Amino acid sequence: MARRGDTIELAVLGLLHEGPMHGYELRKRLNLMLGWGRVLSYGSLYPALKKMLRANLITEVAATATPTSRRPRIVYEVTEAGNAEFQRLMSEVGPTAWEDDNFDIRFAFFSSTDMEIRLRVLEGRRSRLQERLQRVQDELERTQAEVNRYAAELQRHGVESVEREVRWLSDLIRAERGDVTPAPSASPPSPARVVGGAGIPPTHD
Amino acid sequence: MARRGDTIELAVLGLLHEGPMHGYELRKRLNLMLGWGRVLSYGSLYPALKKMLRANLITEVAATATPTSRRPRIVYEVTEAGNAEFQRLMSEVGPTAWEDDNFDIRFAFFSSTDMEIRLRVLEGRRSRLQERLQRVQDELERTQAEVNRYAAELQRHGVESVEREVRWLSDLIRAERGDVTPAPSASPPSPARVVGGAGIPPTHD
DNA sequence: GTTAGCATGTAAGGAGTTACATGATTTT
DNA sequence: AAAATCATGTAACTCCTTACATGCTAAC
Repeated sequence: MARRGDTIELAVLGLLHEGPMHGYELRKRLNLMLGWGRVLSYGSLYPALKKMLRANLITEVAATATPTSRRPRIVYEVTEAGNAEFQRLMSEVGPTAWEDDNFDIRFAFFSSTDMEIRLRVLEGRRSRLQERLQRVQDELERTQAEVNRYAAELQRHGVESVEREVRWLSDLIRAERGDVTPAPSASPPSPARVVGGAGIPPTHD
Repeated sequence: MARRGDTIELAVLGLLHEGPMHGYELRKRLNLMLGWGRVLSYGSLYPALKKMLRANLITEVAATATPTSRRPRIVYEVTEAGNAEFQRLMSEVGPTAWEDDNFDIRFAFFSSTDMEIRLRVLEGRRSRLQERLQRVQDELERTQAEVNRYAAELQRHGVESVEREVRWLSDLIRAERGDVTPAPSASPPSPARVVGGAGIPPTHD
């Protein structure tokens, strides 16, 4: 089962899945990817890499020798076992998949999964958020008595944000469902809808 | 200095500031207040309360005896020292005040602080978010090469969310300056902005 | 030549979760 | 009578951050 701490592991496997990399770069990419919350420190990345080495999920490879410099940097690569583990973790649908942090990571690597899984994760995430919303709104109705202005404003803003998130997920789900058949002709962006990258055709990379 | 773990302490002091309460209820209110992220467990709340008791920030008081039931529940109350500490923590402007978690707590208890502090915290928070935005966008321009669709969509959504947050803060700051009660984005088209000669000199952003 | 950033690590410790343990009270 | 939920706690454990330690390389 995917415990909480497997987040780094999944992230590392996912990034290395796109090509070999050394620790320092790994950390930068990770922080860019999840940089909205806490920042990953070396103190957790390097030990995690060591652990993954021991578990045989990744291996060290010779650093690409740039003509001029041969600085000691350790480049990592996923093993076959590592790829299998990555697939396994990505295929896990269940609570752990749609918790805040885990969801982001999974989403970022969606290209490496089946649409079926994607849909299940997106829908799970949406349900989770809707539950929260419901719970908070129930609670507010019962307890609304003595909340101060600022606390109330914080609540309001929170609810609004989550509702936004739900809409985002709904758009993505619709996009996944609608793009089942690959359209050969580049579809001209028909609606003026803001969905941004709405399309997201299922690219198998 | 306010270390990370003072978050619970501040929250407890803030809630008790509004009236005595027992642990169980404290936890519920806290989770409702910050319930968007992690949920506070008894395993951290009760030890925190004990610690605060020892530090003399709170005291036990006799449970309000509901006619029918006299269930053993321990009601806490802030001491004078506790209130002093609360004021001290709330007045602390600085990085710790505008980190994600700390900001929310502080904001929720804004009613208990001066407008000057409020403005400083709001502006600090906004700067922080803008820095992040800048950093990410710089990074994206340099590294934009090989990001996959989903990772890109996640980025886009993240940026949009933070931009929203910045607008929210700007509205709040404007409201504080104009001495308007905070009801920013949700408010119907307000007739005219109150353009008072606000006492606070417009701190340049 | 010196500052800034690249690059890798370790040790100690903090903060909070999980799981365990217990029992009273209200609701169905 | 059972189930839910109120109510309080403790112990072990996990994950991660902070701070320390080291040295290379690019740019100014």
